[in-house]
Amino acid sequence: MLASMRIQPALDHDASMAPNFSGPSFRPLYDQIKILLTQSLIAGEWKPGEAIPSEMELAARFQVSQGTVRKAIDALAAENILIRRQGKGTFVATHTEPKHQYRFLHIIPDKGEKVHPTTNFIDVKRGKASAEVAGALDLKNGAPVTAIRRVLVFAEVPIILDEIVLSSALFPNLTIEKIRESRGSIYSFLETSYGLRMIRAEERLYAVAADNAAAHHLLVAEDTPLLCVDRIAFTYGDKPVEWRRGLCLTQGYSYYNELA
Amino acid sequence: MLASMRIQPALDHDASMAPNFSGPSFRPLYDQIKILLTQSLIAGEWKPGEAIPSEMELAARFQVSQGTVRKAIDALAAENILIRRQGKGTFVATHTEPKHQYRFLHIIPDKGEKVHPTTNFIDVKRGKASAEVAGALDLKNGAPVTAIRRVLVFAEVPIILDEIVLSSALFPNLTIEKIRESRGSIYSFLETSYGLRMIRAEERLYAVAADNAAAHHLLVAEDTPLLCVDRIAFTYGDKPVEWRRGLCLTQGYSYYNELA
DNA sequence: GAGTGGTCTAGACCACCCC
DNA sequence: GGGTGGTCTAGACCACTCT
Repeated sequence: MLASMRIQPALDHDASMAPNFSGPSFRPLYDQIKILLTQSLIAGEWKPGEAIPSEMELAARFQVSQGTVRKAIDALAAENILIRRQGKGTFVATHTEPKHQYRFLHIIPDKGEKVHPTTNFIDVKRGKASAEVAGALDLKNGAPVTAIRRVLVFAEVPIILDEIVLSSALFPNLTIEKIRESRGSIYSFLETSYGLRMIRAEERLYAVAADNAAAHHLLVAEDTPLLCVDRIAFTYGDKPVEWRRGLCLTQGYSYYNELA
Repeated sequence: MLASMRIQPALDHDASMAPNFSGPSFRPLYDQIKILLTQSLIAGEWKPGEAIPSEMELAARFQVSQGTVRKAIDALAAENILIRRQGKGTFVATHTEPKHQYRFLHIIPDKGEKVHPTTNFIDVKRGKASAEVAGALDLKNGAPVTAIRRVLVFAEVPIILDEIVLSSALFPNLTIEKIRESRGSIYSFLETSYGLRMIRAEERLYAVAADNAAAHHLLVAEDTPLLCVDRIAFTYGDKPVEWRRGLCLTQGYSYYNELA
C-alpha cells in the first residue's frame, strides 16, 4: 500500500484502512482531517470570517490528495461551519455577515418575505443558574450567569420576548450598553467580543398562556396563547453555551420549519 | 475535450461545460443526472423500497464516470430520496420501513426517548376544499377532498388531534377501514396504496386556545393553550399533495427541532 | 468469489475572482 | 496571469453482503 511507504505519515493511513481487527471503529481519512480542521478552529488558528489555507496547501500539510481534503471541507461546509467561495477560498463562517445574521431565527410573517426585526433591550442582570439552566449549560447549580431580556419588534409590532442566559465565567463583563452598541444579532456580538461562535442549536416548542410580564411587553391580554421556544445553542465540540427562552406572539407570524 | 468525441453522448457534456455564452445557467453533469434519476423515480421506474441499478450500470447508461453518478446519488441520498446500503445497493426510500415510519413527527417527550404513538381514527369525510386548502394544494376552490381526523396517543394519553386533507382525485376511495387496516403511518399507507411518496414538508407553528372539539378529544379544558402545526407535504417534483393541521397538547411533550 | 457501495489518488480542465 | 474552488475522469483498492 502506498500510504504505508510515506515518510512521516501525518495521519493514520494504515490503521484507518486496515481491516477491523481491534474494535468497531473505522475512520476514513477525510474524517480524520475533518477532526483536525475542527481542532484548528477550536484552537482559533483561523478566526471567524478569515480564510483557511487552500485545498492544495492543506493536502500538502496532511499528506493526502486534494480530493480527500475536499471531502472533509465539504462536510464542514454542509454543517455551516465553513463557507466555500469559488475563486476566492474557503472561509470560517460567521454570524456577522448580513446573510447569516438571523440564521437561527425561524419566526417569519405568515405572508411575505422573512423580515429582520429590531431589538429593544429591557435589562441585563447577573444572577445564579437555576437547575434548568445549569443542566442545559453543564454548569453547577447556582453558578454565576448573566441574563439578557429583550423584545424583538417586527414592523413596529413587538412579537418576541426573549430571555437569554449565559455563563458569566465564559462571557464576563456583559453590559446592556455594550450589547446595544454592537448592533446586529447577539451571536454576532458574542463572536466578535468573545471569539465564541454558535454553530448549532436545539429548540423545543410548546404553547403557554401569557403571564403578566409577557402580556405587558407584547401588548396583549394575560392568558393569550403564546408560542414558547426554548433553545440551547452549542459552539465547537458540541459545548452548550447559551440557554434561551422566547415567548412569541403568533398573530401574523409563525415558526417556520422544513422537514426532509 | 474528450466528452465531445464520444459517440451519441447521452448528456449535454459540451453545453454543460461550455462557457456561459447564452444565459446564466450552468448545469454540472451530476446535476443533469440527478434530474434524470428523479424523472425515473417520478415515472415509477423504481418503486419505493426497490433497488436502483448499480453505480456502474448507471455510469454506463449515462455515459459518464462512476464518480459523477456517485455525486448525483449522494445528493439524492442527502435529501432522503434514496438510501445507500454498502454491499447491497442503493434503494428508493420509503416511509414503510420502521426506521423512517415517523420521520416527520417532531413531537417528542420532554424527557426520554422518542416514542411512537398509537392512532385513534375519528372519521373520514368527503368535502370541498376551503380556500386555504385549495391554495396550499394547488386545487380549484371547492375541489373534492377527503378529510381524515384522528387522535395520536402517546403512552395512553391523547396528545395530538390531526386533520389531514387530501385531494379526492389523487387519492380516491379512501375509507376509514382501509386506513385502519393498514396500520403504520399514513404516509406508509398512501405509499403502498397509491404509489405516492412524501419526500419533504413545510410546517408553520403557532399557539392557539383549545376550541370545543380539541378540548373534547384531548381531554382538556377549553382555552387550554395548544401548539398548532400546519403542514404541507410534497411529493416528487415539489408537488403539494397533503394539507394537515395538528393541535398538540404540549404538556410533557414538545416540538423538537435542530438548527444548523 | 462476485458484486455492491466507499475511499483515495492523480491529473486534466473549467469557472470564478483579483491583480 | 495566477490562484482558488468546482467538475470530471480512470483506476486501484477496501469494506460489506450474499451466495
